[in-house]
Amino acid sequence: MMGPVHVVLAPEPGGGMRLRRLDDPDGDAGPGAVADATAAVRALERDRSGDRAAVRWTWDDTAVRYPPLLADGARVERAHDLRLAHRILRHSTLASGSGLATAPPGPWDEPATPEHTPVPRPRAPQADALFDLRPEPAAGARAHPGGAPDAAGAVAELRAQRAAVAGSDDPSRLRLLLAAESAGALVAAEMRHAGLPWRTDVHDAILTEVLGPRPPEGRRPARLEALADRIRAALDAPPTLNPDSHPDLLKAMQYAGVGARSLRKWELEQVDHPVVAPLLEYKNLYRLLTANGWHWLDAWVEGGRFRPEYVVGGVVTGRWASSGGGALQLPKAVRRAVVADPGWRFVVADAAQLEPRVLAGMAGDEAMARAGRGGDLYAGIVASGAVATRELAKVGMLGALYGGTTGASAQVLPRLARAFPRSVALVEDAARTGERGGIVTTRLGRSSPPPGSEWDAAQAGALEDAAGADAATRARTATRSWGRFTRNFVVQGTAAEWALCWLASIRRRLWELGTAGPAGLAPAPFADRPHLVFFLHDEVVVHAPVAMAETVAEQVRAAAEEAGRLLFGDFPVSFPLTVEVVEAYADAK
DNA sequence: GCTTTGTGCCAC
DNA sequence: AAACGTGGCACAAAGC
Repeated sequence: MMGPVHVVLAPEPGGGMRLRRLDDPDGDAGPGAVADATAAVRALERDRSGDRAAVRWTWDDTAVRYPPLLADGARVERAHDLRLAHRILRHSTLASGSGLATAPPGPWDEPATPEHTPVPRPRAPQADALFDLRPEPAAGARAHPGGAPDAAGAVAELRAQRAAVAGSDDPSRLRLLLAAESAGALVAAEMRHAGLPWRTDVHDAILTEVLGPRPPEGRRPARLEALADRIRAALDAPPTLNPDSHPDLLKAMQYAGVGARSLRKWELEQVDHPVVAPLLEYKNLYRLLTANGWHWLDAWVEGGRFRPEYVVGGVVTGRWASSGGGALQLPKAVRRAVVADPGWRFVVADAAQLEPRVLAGMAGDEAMARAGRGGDLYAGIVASGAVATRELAKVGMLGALYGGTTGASAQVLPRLARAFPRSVALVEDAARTGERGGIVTTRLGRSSPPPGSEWDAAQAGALEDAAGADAATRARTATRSWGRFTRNFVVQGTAAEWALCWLASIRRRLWELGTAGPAGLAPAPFADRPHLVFFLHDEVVVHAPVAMAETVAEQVRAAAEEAGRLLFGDFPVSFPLTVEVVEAYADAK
């Protein structure tokens, strides 16, 4: 078997694409500059198809380069995403001494330019006073001129990345992280290409059932209008009262003597007044209408598929974000509309108690790993004798992961600390590091950002001679808040790494299962193959021909075991899944 | 008129 | 008015 060939694919300044083999930096793979990149990619993938990952592509940005290939029905086995890798290496404490990390900011530090972003750009993240994560422009840094890096630039960047990894404190972990991140980018593009099967007629029926028929533009659906009347009646308010206006509604509620100071659900639930029931229901239906109503259907579902844009690494911790359509917040109420194609099924799998298990693995916590062996980690904690009930075990663990300081979660923390000292110490250490303004790093090497300028200012303010009590309070609040962030970062970030490895393994295994006879409704190259259609932090949905569903379920389980081994080697922490084969997403769980 | 901010709820 | 992490999104109000 030949080793893999490494091929850089980059745009030519004058148009078209260039394929350059890395082992032959002065020459070009096959045709060199090509007008039809798909044909060239397809030919090379086919020539080497006997070998797993026989072709290793490198390009600037999977989200830009891959969709056109997929549109032509071409799939690549493996592709290194330079921009995603650069971002990780630039900040990782494992590679902090590298040339890549110490160089002044360059084009690879720029976010993807508008030309790089095929779908509507997400709104700029709002600057939070405390968590200002936007990179601070260094002196001398200037905007990326706009054009994508050419082949020479991509080769140079790849070499810098390889050097940074090779010279790092843990090359194998970083190598795995970059491979997983890059594979995730392929999965994201493929899921968008394939789309999540969506039955517009079922969705419309759900809306009609709970809201009434679709009203003319600008009018309330009948059920909402009726609830608005009941709200007005309960408040003795005039017909002009608009329940969508918070100030008006709050005023009317105050006048009627409702003892709520906000319109939050949890607060309304605590007051006893006839307006509460219709108001809560109004808010419920209003949310469905505005977030996933007919407008959403018109905007996001086409040809029986929902195609969201996933933003790989879009969250600081390494989780994915999404842009448009709210793919990561699909409410349970509309999941009935997610129906598999005729003759196909969904294999829905979700990792049970992923974050505490990941914590056990990171901490080398044998006791916690043992508690997780039976499938339900929280039940295992109860069985260990540490706490009395499953609910306490759950809130206690979540409190440890999030930094909860009140209520039941804080009360059971000492008991958890006694029973699982290694796990608790790991998150406490991460919190202390953050409180000092330090940086924490995940299992595979993704590092947290340093605190922003607002944080520094708060700390400095408390040290000034004239500093008052409120300056001290502000500094303390900022300190603790950043500690909660770094505490959670290590666990959430490592869980995201596990999930990336899981996804990558599922993707490869599904492809290796091959085809299943006649083509279905999915687009090429997935028409006759099981394929991923949805991912949500610790959950995946595979769309598969009926006859293959059980095999797919087995492979998804095997992939979870593989992910555990990749991150934690022989350490005996398990990652059990809930796996179901269903026709509609709503039927899972 | 437009953009930004505040509110509140959805997902994990 | 949350307490306790990460996000996206829609709307009304406020600001320019």
